[in-house]
Amino acid sequence: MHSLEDIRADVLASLKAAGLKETWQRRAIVDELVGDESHPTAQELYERLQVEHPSISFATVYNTLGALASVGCVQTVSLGGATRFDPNISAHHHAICEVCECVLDVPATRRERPEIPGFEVRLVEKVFRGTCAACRE
Amino acid sequence: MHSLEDIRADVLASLKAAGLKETWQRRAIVDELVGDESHPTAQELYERLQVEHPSISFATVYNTLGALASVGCVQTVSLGGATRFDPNISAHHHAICEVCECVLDVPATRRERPEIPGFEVRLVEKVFRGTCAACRE
DNA sequence: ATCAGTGCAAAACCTTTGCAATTGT
DNA sequence: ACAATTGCAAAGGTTTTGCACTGAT
Repeated sequence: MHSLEDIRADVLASLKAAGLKETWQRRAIVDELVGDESHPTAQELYERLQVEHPSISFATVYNTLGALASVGCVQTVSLGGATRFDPNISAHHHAICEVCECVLDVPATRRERPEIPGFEVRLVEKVFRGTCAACRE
Repeated sequence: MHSLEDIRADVLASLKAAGLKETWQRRAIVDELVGDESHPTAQELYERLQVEHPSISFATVYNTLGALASVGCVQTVSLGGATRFDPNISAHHHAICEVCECVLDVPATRRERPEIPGFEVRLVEKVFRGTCAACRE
């Protein structure tokens, strides 16, 4: 059982463990992202942060998200258009609605290790394209 | 058994069937893409075409690829970075090497219809991220 | 004190569009 | 002739970088 506070603390600890400094900007970014299921882009996150922290620059948001991703605290999601960031790092996949572009998490079920001769698979991503419940009326 | 000429003819016929005109630019683009397994971006295709057809504009390449995709003659592949185009329209997935960024086709095996409550799945895409044979040395 | 991080601004890259001239039908 | 397509050029969006200054350690 991990509360959001636990996750937040874990993320900040991971940053520290990687030799990255803890700044109030990074705390704010982590706070904004942890527990967020909307799969925001860097731009969206930046705009949301502007409300409470108008002095944070886009570059800081962008770079911090990259740092979080490289440390493994967030997943990046490339579905066309801008990269989205996902604080859910459990094994899961994504469904994207072709109407409203919303992104849903899809729990991973069976584990797959398909045979691709010579290719060493590190990660399998699945993208389900279709129409979300709301857009089906 | 489809030869490249057959495929080329099919693609041009599909364009015509969709009410799109057959121009020498489109023929050249189709010729360049059919049978290509390298998953080029619009820019890459444009540069390749420059050699034989220096007067083709990037916009024409870009728009034609979009037209081919909307007619269903090519698949678009979003793996981060620029959109790639794949003339292979059979059901298959992709493996991308995290070292050299090459993209390989992976045949689809079983059919999956995971349950996502309320979500109507049209298409499942899988991306295998890892290291290709050449990059493993 | 040191050195990574920040903010700013600009560059680079990718995608898309408007429009006048051209071309397929 | 008509309408779609082209080439150009520019705009819009996304990602990345350089650099002087700030701030965490």
